Amino acid sequence: MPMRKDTAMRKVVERQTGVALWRQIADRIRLAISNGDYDATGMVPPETVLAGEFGVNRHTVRSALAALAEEGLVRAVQGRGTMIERKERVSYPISKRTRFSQGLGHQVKEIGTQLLGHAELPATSEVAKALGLSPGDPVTELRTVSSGDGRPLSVSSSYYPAHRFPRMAEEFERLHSVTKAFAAHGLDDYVRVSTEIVARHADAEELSMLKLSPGAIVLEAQSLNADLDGRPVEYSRSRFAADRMKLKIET
Amino acid sequence: MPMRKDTAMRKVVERQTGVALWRQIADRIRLAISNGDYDATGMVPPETVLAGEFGVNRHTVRSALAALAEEGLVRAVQGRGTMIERKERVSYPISKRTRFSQGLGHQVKEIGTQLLGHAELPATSEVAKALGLSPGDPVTELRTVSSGDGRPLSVSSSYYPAHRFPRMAEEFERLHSVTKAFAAHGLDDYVRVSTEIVARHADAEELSMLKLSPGAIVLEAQSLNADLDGRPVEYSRSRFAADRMKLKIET
DNA sequence: TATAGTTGTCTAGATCAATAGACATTTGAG
DNA sequence: CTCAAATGTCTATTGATCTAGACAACTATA
Repeated sequence: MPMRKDTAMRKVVERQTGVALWRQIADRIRLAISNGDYDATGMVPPETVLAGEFGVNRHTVRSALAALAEEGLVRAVQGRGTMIERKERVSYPISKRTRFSQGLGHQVKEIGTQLLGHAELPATSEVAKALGLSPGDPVTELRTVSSGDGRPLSVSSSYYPAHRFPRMAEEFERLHSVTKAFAAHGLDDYVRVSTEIVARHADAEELSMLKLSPGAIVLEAQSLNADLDGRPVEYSRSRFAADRMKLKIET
Repeated sequence: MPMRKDTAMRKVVERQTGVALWRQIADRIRLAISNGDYDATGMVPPETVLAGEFGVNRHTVRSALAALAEEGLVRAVQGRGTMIERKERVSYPISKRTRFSQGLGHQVKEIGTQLLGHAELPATSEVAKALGLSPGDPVTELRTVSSGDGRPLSVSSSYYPAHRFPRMAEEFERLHSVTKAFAAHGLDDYVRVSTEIVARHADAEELSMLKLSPGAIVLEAQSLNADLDGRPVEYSRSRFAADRMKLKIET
């Protein structure tokens, strides 16, 4: 029983949409890798096969694979084929007691959180609304980048009421932990109240901080933490490199 | 005090990345609209101004605006300018008791859930693992599209253990509600156990079902619901059009 | 050690994306 | 009514992307 291999198996890419074919194909192959479609061999199919599946020239497939090699996802070896170097997404848990480093601990060896900068500034209307302050009230902003195994995973801007937590920046710099910096101000426990998640294309700053290429996606989580009396203590906007992370919600 | 308007204000777009400039610009303007940056006038800045900000030719900006007009986001009027027609994202709540239509009720006037098809099939390893079955055990699959105010918001594939809920497809078709279809099988209550969220580029099927253009983003939520004894009753993969939705997590 | 199968490199041409400039058409304000 | 400001349309040109084909270089295996 012969099987139609041409049109029936063809993976569709669309033309004239502002996204180059090689980039569409790179996105599809990246997805296939992360889905485990090529786990049997640990290799991407040969360029000629991919070109046939997508209905494009082999050179177009080569451009796509070159982009994935640039990302460190695959490595081409002349004569052998193109091997998969990396496939997993790191899972980031979101629950009542989300603490960044805890949840990731067993998934990546090296976790680094780097403080990019801090400032004391008047709350914007967005931040004031979230923290239950009046616009213009002073808040401390911490800007951080977190990475796992050397790759940046997220950039965050976090805001704290400056009146209640006057030494937030110094304590964080000293202790390298938000939880410990809260403890230094006499706050021993806090819980996550709500999280809103949107996905969008990365802007220029995110592209550079997360080492992404244009067209890449970020998952933005806007989260609010409060003390056990329900008073907001932290509002943060974290942006995750979507191709490296998933968010796991635990209820 | 003069202010440098050229380089200081320039919004960066990157070239030769496989994403056409007009599409990068369309994405940035869409984001600015949803952020409310243009709320003061209700209009997008003039084409010549945008061209200056992005450092591109006016025709390139026109291509971007044409794409946004195609999406129904803006409408250009000769002689006046380009008006914003629509800006909001619909918020989709995720909590212990997420029910699709309830949470959206006050945000969109018309909610429609359309059954695309159903089938009884052997569980794949992914579905079996989630539902606590053995691979190959029979499951009922329901494939649906949901829309709000005429625009598609999500496509879902949901899986139910066929032994326990033998008439799932018929009951859903009759009652137009998963909750009621469960009730018809004697299950009165169920809760969400976990949700995993990833963001990625839409594949060809999603582009067509959600009426998106290539390069668009979907938020995929893989969720598991269980009865009050903790036995899994539903596993579903919902894919949301990311530019129309946000997910709100309530703990 | 051949040989099939794979990636690497080069050339040439066709199609799409972006720039540049000129001018028409419509709207709203003075 | 006139004019400035905005979008609409057209032509021409350049640079990026995609196709096509040929062949080189390398790897594993029979």
